[in-house]
Amino acid sequence: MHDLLADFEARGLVHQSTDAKALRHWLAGGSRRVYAGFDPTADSLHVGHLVALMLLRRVAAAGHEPVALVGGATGMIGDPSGRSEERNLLSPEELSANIAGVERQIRAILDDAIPAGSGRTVHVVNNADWMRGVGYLAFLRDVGKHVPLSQMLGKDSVKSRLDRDGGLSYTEFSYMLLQAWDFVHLSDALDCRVQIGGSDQWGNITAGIELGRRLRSRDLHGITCPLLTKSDGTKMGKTAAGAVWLDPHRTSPYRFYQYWINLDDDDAGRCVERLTELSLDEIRSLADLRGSNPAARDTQKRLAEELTRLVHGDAGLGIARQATAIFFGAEIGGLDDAALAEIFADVPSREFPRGTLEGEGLPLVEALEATGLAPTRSAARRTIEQGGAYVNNRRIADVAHRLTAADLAGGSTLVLRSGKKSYAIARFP
RNA sequence: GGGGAGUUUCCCGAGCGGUCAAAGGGGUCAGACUGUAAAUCUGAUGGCUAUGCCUUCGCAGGUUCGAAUCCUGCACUCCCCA
Repeated sequence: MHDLLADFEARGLVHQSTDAKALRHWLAGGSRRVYAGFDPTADSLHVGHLVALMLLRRVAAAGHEPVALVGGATGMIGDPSGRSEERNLLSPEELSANIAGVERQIRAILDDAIPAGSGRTVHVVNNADWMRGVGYLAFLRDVGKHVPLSQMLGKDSVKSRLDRDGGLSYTEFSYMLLQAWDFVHLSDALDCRVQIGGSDQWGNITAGIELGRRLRSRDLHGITCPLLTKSDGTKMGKTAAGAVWLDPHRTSPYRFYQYWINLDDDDAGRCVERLTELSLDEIRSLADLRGSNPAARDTQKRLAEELTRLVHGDAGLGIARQATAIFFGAEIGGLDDAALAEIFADVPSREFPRGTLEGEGLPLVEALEATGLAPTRSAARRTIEQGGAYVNNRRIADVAHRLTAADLAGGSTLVLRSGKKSYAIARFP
C-alpha cells in the first residue's frame, strides 16, 4: 500500500481535493476502491481521457482497486461541465456503439494494471445498469429531494452557462444529480468512497459527496487533477486535424506517436510526469537531459514510447517506430505489402493496373500527378528537377524516370514522396 | 441624374503596340540549414504529347503584319457633385 495522495501530489496531479487528512486516512486503511467516470460521447476515447485512465492505473499500482464507470445513463444526457453550448443528444444506437468501444479501451488499458494473483480486480461498471430501472418520480423523491437548488445553482458549470446566451436546458442541468447518485450507488454497491476526475468535474464530484452525506451520513472523498493544457494555451490532444484518438482506426499508431514526439519541451515534461508510470527519478533525469541536450529530445521519445505502448501495445509501437524511421528518410525495402499498408495507413493511395509497370513502365511524372503529390505534370517535373521526388525514399532526379517492377517496395506497392513529408502509395495489384 | 477612376495570372500590384506567360511583393511548392521547432537563405511558381505548341490580362467585337496595351459596345466596382 503506497500513499496514493503523495504520489499524485508529487506528480502535480492534484488540483483540488476534499479534506486531505481524512482522505489519506481512508486510503491507508486497506485496499480501497476509487472511481472515475467516462461518458461515451464517441466510440473511442481520446488523449484527453488519458489523464483519468492513468490516475486509475496509479490507484491500482498503489494497492487499491480502480473502478471505471462508463456513463451509459449519463451519456444520454450530456455533461454541461466545461461546455459552452448545449449538447446534442446521441441516438440510442450511437450510444450503445460508443459504450462498447469505450469499455473495450478502458479494459485494454486497465486490465493489466493489477498483477494476477493479487486478489484485487479492475471494475468496469455502467451506470445504465442501475439507472435503467429507476422511475422519474422515484428519482425525484429519493434523490432530487435531497439536493438543494441553491447548491446546484452555485456550481460554476451551471453559473457560467446561465450567463451565456444559450443558457442550458433542464436536462443538462439535471446531469449532476445523476452523477451524484452514481457516487452514492457505488459507495453502496462497492464501498467505493473516492471519486477522481479532471478539474471540470469538481462540481459533479462534490454534488455526490454532499448527497452521500445527506442520504447515508457517509464520508465520501474527491480529488481532481488539473486539466492538461499546452504551453501555447491550446488543449492537449488537439491537432489541426482534430482530436488525437486512442482508436488506431481514427488515429494511427504512427500519428499517435508523432503527437507526443512533437510536443514542446515543457509540455513533454509535464506529460511525462502525469501520463506515464516512469519513476520520479527517471523523470528527473529526463529533465536534466532536457537541459543539457535539448536536441536529443529524450523526453519526447520516452513519452511517445510509453504511451504508444500503453495504448497500442508493442506491435503498435513497432509500427509507429518503423513508420517514423521511414517518414524521416530511411530507405524503404524488405517490407511486405501488409506492413507497408499499416505504416502508411494515413497516406493517400492510388491503384494502377499492373500492366503499367511492364515494358517501358509508368512515367514517374504521371505517377506523381495521379497520386495527387503534384497538381499537374508540369509541377511534377519541377519537383523532380529540384530534387524533391523520391521513390521508396530514394531520390530520383531524372525527369524521364519510369517506374517498373524493379521499383516495387513490397509485392505490389511502392512509396512515392514529394518534398519532406508528402507521401503517397501506388499499388499495382 | 451629372462628372471621374478602375476591372491583370492564387492574392496584392506593375505593365500602356512587338524584346509579355506578363516586374515586384505575398502565398504556395521544392532545396539548404535546424531539435520532426521558429527564423533564415536559394530556386521554382499557366498548361502540354515541350528547345516547340496551346490557353491567359472583365465580356463581345474591331483596327493592325502583331494588342494586356489602341477603338467600339456591354457588364461590374469605386470616387466626386446633385
